[in-house]
Amino acid sequence: MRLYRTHSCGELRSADIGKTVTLNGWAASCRDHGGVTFIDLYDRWGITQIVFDPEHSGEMHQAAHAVRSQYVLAVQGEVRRRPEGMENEAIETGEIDVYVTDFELLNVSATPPFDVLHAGMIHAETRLKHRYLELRSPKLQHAMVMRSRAMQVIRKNLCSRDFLEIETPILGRATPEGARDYLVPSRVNPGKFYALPQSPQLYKQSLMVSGMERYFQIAKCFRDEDLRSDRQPEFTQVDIEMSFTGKEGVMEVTEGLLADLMAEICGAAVETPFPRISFTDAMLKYGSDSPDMRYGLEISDVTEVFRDTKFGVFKQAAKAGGVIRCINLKGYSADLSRKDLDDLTPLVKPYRGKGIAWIRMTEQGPQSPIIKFFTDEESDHLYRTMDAEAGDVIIFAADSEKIVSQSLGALRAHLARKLGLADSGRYSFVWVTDFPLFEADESGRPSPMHHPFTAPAEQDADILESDPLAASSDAYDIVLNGSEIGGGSIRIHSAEIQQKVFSLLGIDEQEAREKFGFLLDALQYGAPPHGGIALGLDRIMMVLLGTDSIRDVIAFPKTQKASCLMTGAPGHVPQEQLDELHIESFPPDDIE
RNA sequence: GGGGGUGUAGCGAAGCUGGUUAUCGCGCCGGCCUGUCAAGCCGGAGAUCGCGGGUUCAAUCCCCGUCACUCCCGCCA
Repeated sequence: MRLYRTHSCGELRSADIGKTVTLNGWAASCRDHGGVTFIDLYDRWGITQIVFDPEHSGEMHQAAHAVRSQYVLAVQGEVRRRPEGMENEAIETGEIDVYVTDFELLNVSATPPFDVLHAGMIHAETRLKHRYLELRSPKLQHAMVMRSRAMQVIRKNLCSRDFLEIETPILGRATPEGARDYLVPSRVNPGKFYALPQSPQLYKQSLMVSGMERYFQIAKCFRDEDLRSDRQPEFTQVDIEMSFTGKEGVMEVTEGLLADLMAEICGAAVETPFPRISFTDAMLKYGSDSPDMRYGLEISDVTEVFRDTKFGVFKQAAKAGGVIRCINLKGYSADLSRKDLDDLTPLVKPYRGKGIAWIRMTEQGPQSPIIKFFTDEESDHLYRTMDAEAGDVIIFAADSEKIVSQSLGALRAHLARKLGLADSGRYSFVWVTDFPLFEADESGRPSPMHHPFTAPAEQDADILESDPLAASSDAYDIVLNGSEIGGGSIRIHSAEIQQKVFSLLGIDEQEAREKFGFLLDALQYGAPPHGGIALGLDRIMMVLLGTDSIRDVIAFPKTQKASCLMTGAPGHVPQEQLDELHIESFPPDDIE
């Protein structure tokens, strides 16, 4: 290589006219007019039109004929003002072009499998196989730039508050609770395995015992669970832990960090403190533990209105201990056709909802397939409760509380999308608080809602043993535009209480000793009160970049089957490698 | 583990109540062209219709299975 860049492809303006510059980059489109040839040269910073003129560029012009899309070029030339009327407003450098005087073909390119600059609508399979090319696209380059900036802001913000960035091991120990672990066999310890961390939880608590006081880490975490559009098997958490603080302290730090992030990354001013809602209220009013607060459409419980109704569906639900809830779409009657309403039914099926009912309020009175089953008193009571008037549509679900809640939560989100209620330029944070400490698993036994190190709320310390399922915790989730972007809690710092919680969870003393002995020990050596939070960096970036797929914010994401189409991971390994690790492998085909 | 969607040339799509040369656009290759800007004009190549099996005189199309990608439920302390 002879010609090294003096400028990027994104920075030349009319002020640079007359300068001799050198650009490096990739050829986008090549427009060969036989005489003059135009090539759009781009790099990470932008795109500049370079011109090969037979008179100006001499034999360089011949070489330009051979240039194809994605060839790698270095060009030297003169910055010239474009002829009158030939400016291109679509690009930032559109006032000028570079007249080539020297040229170096740095590399050729095979014909790309897709248009790199417009890689939007290509099947994921093709894009992921050639991820190195897709990453050349403006969309992903932008995502990587923003992600990098976000990480800088996070580091700067937390370091300025005296947090220490401390790395914790990737090779750890399998834990009995939580998600499935990714395991790593130990060569020098035959038959034993490390586990990749689901989060650095136990390390960061240990660091608090160590007196680090304020810790953070931008940590890779691993969970071997099925993927979703917002879930990858390996993902990144902004992991934070603080000593001598309570819920308020952690929330304050988090709010400061997120507000800073919003200001620096998208120039949005976010007000702090963030609003809060209890878990119970969130489930009741929004049918979700991660409510999108950018719009209303609150859910109302009308079970009591129909306690003695003759309408079969409602009657059954109420009788079976379920609930009847509804949403009033105030003034949206005209925006929802009969078909739109009918199309809502399939949306509740995944949650085992049997269907929905609706009432359309019109000037001529209510219209609905179910209204004939209501008494006048029920109708009146309902309309009063729901403040229903002409132009409204009320949508009902009746079933068990869980089904109704999930169904209406999903409908609420769907309708908001359909009616365009969620302002994409708004960043609406909300804390979800007052979680139960435990939830009952299938067999009715307590299982941690958050994780087994979460402290019970102070006022519930005494009911911990008598009525564990009624105890609430000092846990909190942070939600941004309906996306759960983080969660944390105040931790148990007493060995005695930690032991008690383990036993409530059915982890006997011996197992607790074996798996968490170090934690129980550490808690005995002057563990300070402490708590923290983990923020999902990938999800934050999704919201900031307005994308629906977590793959758009990760350089090398996995497919839904957790494989990497570019590298072929996971792959087979030679038998010798397995032998060395004392591993026998039984793929399904070999199982009798 | 379950349910939905997709798979046709390098890419994006059409075709299909089953009919013999599978269509279009982009890209690619060749030619022409001195101001285009995801240039234009002319010509050309390129497809085991994801894979396997079945039904049929005949399958891209119907049936069964399977693989890949994707969305959702379960799962994700």
